[in-house]
Amino acid sequence: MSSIFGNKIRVLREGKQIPQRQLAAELEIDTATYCKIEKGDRRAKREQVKLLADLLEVDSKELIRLWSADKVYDIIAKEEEAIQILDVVAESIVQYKRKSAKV
Amino acid sequence: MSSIFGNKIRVLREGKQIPQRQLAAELEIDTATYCKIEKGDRRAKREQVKLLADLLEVDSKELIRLWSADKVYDIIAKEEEAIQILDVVAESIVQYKRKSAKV
DNA sequence: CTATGTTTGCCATATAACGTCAAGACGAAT
DNA sequence: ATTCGTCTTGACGTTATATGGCAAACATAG
Repeated sequence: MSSIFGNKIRVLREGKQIPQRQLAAELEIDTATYCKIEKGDRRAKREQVKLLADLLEVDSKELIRLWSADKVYDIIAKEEEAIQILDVVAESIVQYKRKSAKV
Repeated sequence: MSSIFGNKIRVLREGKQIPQRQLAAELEIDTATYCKIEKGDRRAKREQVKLLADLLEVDSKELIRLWSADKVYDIIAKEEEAIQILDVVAESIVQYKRKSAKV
């Protein structure tokens, strides 16, 4: 039960020598909850991800990327054709963007 | 509110000239629910997808792929960096497979 | 042993997804 | 215009899942 996002913020936090307690306080959540987020058995809210990016001084886009990736991973990891699924998604996103571009 | 999966099964069903009512009966759900699945505002259960593949005589893997893709799409479509997220996921899946392969 | 930091299990609650019913809409046939 | 079969929609209660906090356990350093 680990997550890309959780591992990332843990590394960042440890690099900065900040205790979980402190970040938890900033996010206004219990340290237990924060701990679970790092361990990957709770998911941070989108807003909290942004906040964490600020606190840990990293690009929020990067964290959002990892955070989203975890969610996607949970869905497809159990499927045989995980990679092919990503292809389908990529294709439909491209198509969507084409439409938007035409406007 | 449309979905890749829903559109697909609708096309297949119409191709076979089967009424929703009939498929709904096979899936043991209300026609309203079935209708929503086709329209993409309810999600079929994994088991139902397999059943539908049988009934519509298509490869279940294909339907599972589309069905999963919808779920993934919902998560990342709203994100700016949708495609990059897929890259992160793909990477972590590859890594996972490497580990499995070593065993 | 104590203090600080981290982790876990459990529970109450909030949030989201589900399925059905009832009513409405649409089209074709009469 | 009415009827029939099919499809669609909204509202509602139900069920499933996710979330947050508490309290206690665990770990490590001093």
